Amino acid sequence: MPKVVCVVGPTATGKTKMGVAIAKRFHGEVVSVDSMQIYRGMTVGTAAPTAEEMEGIPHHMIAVADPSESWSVARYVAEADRCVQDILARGNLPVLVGGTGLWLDALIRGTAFAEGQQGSEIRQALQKRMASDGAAVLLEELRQIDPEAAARLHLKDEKRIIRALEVWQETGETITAHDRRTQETPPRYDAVYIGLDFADRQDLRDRIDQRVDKMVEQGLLQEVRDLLSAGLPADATALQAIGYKQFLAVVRGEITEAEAVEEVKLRSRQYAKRQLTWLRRNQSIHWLTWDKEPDFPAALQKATEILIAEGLF
RNA sequence: GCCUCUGUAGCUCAGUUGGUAGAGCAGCGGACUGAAAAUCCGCGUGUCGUUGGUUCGACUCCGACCGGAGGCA
Repeated sequence: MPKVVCVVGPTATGKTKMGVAIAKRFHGEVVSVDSMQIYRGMTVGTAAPTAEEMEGIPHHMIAVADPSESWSVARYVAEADRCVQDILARGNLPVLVGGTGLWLDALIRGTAFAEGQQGSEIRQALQKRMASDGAAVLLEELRQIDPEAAARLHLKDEKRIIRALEVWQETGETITAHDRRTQETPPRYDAVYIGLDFADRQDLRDRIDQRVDKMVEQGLLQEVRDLLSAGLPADATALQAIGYKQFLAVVRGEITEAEAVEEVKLRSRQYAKRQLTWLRRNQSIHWLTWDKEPDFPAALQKATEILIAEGLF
């Protein structure tokens, strides 16, 4: 099983920098695992690496999608896996860097997702029924075909109720059976995880605040304006990104810029918390924790030792 | 200086005729298999400004004091 390195952690902990440093040291190429950095024209608000920050290391899966098309995990895994395969074929080390937990896990495991498309007839029909008949009816319907899924889904979790019914209608297999089957297939890659985090949650929060202020200075508002003037529909997935969503409201005159900044900081730290929840269940992450001020050289030294101990060179 | 209003969770506030308190937001924890920076679930964290008094019992009633807002001088 090919070895890959994964640099994970909540937002604003220095994953980008660490990824580049590891790639330099181990002859690697970076594959971004970020559900928003895939879209073009969203550099500032997603803190996507600039050319200088890349330091000559090839980066993949950044700015590869048009913001008006909405990508999904499945689409990402398909495209990103091709990148990983190419890197391996070149004899280089894939360094997967990013904060989108589901996408990373799916890429490592090679998850085969069941059929289903955003905007498909089946999904749209289900969404309509959700609106007209209500979640209780659909959940009961799901109970008839897949009692296990119905039992674990909450009545309010409409998105997943729809998806479960969709998988059944698309494939004739229940989502429970599908998930079980895919879980049994062995992972595609042997991943070595380096995790970055602050020892004190407050320090992470401060770092996030600083970063948001910086994004605003660097022109987040203008970036949103550019996206809109390029004809991006306001309901695009890309505009669900933290920062973009709030500054869209500023452009529309619904909130002030100061309000937007506070909201972006709030959403960002809540996002960071969810990222940590996701990562916590992965017991094989080698965590490097920052004190108030990150000591990057020391962390890189440690990361290097860990990776060598894991058999990389 | 006088008058009125006000002080309850980190914040904004609710609290019925006295029986030691609860919402929203924040925060914390969790879930997550084609929207995942999305979506969803769970948890109240409190010398009820302080201090006397009335009462079996006070966040609730009375006094004084302290802080805040407004009004009259």
